[in-house]
Amino acid sequence: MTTTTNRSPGRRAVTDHGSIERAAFRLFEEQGFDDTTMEQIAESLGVGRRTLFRYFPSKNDIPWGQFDQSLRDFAAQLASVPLEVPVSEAVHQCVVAFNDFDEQSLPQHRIRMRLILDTPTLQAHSALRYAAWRTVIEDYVAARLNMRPDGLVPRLAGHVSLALAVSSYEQWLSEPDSDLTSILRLAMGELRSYLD
Amino acid sequence: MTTTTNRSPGRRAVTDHGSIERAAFRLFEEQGFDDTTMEQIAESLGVGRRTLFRYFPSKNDIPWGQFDQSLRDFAAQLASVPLEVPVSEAVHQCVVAFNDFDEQSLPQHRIRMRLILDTPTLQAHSALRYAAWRTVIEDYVAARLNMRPDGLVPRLAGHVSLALAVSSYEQWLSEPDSDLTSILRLAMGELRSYLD
DNA sequence: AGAATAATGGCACTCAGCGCCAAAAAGATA
DNA sequence: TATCTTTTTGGCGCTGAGTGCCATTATTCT
Repeated sequence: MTTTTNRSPGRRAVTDHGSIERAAFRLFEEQGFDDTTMEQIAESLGVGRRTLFRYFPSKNDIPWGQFDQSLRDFAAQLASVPLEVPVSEAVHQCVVAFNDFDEQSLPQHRIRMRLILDTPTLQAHSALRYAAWRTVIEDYVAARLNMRPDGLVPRLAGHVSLALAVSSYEQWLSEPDSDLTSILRLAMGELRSYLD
Repeated sequence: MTTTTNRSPGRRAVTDHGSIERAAFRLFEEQGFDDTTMEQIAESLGVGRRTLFRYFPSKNDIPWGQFDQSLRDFAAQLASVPLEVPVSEAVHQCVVAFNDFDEQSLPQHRIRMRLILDTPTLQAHSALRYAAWRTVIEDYVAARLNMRPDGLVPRLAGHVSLALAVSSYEQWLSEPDSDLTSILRLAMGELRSYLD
C-alpha cells in the first residue's frame, strides 16, 4: 500500500519553492531581510542550509518567487496582440495586463513588492530581474519594427516601460488603497504630457 | 627642512582614491571584476586589505569613483537653468551636460561604463547609484512643479531620464566611434516618436 | 534482496565586509 | 630632545553568502 508506483525513482523532495518562500517571508517581516540568515530559514523549515541553495540560487532570489515563469506568459501575451495595434500601445497594454493581479493574490503581491522596493539589497538585485523583463519587450519591439533587439529604439522601449512600471509601483505602495492598473494608465498619460 | 609645518598632525595617508581606482581597474581588466579580490588589489598597492574599505565602502563602489561629487554639480547645474525653460527640457539639457566628457577623459569613461554595464554584479549595484541620481531629478522636478518629490510625476521624470541615459550608454558602448551626446539627443527624439 | 536513481545535507572552503584595537607616523609643545 | 596629541594604518577574528564535493538516505525498479 505504501508503493502505488506512479512516480520516478529516488528520494522524495523534502520541501518546495512555495514552502521556502512562505517560511522566508515570515522571517523577513519579523526581523527584516538583511537580519534574516539562510541558516534561520533552513532551521525554521527543518531543512539543511545547503538544500535551500538548490531551490533558490541566492537569498536575493527568494522574494521574486516564480518570476521566470511569468516572463514566459508575458512574452506569449505580447505575441498574441494583433499587428494592427501600434507597438507602443501593444507594449503598454501588456505591461498593464502583466501587473493585473486578482484581488485574492493582491495582498501578498503588495507585501512582496514592498519588500523588494524598500530593501536596498533587493533593489540592487532587482536590476538583474528587470533586465530579463526588459529583454522580453526588446525582443518584441525589435520583431515588430524589424530591427535588431540591441538597437536604440527596442532598448528605449524596454527601459522606458520599466521606468513607467517602477514609478507606478512606488506610487501604488505609497497609497494604501490605490489601484495599480489605474496608476499604470495614469502614468502613461502623465509621461506623454511631461514630454509635451 | 623636513618639517615645513603646513599640514594637520597625524600619520600621512598611504594611498588615495585615485591610486586605488587605477590599481583596481588594471586588475579588473586583466582578470575580470568577479575574479579580482580585495586582497589582490591591496597587495598590488602594498596596502592592507582593511585600508581599502576605508576608502571605498565596498568593492562594487570602486568603479564608480567620485560619483557623489558629480551629483552635487548635477544638482547645481539644474538649479541654474532659467525658469523659462520647460521642466522636461531643462532636465534633458542637464542630463546631456552631465554626460558630456572632454575628449581626454573619454577613453577612461568608456572603460568605466563598459565595466559597469557589462558586469552583472555591478549592474545590480548600480541600482543604488542610479537611485541617488534620480533623486536629484525628482527634487528638481518637484520644486519646479510645486509637487512632493515622491509624487508620480517627479518619480516618472527621474526614472524615464535614467531609462533614456542608460539606453543611450548601451548604444554608445556598442558603437566604437559614436558620440554619446548625439545619442542622448537622438534618444529623446526616438522616445517621443515611439510614444507617438 | 539488491540495483538504480535522485534528493539531502554535512563539511570545508573562499571571499566580502565589519568591529575592535594596538601600533605607526606625523605635528605640536615645552 | 622628549613627550603629548592626532590621525591613519592594518592585523585579528568574526559573520554570512555562496560553492564544490561526496557520503547518506529514501524511493522505485527488476
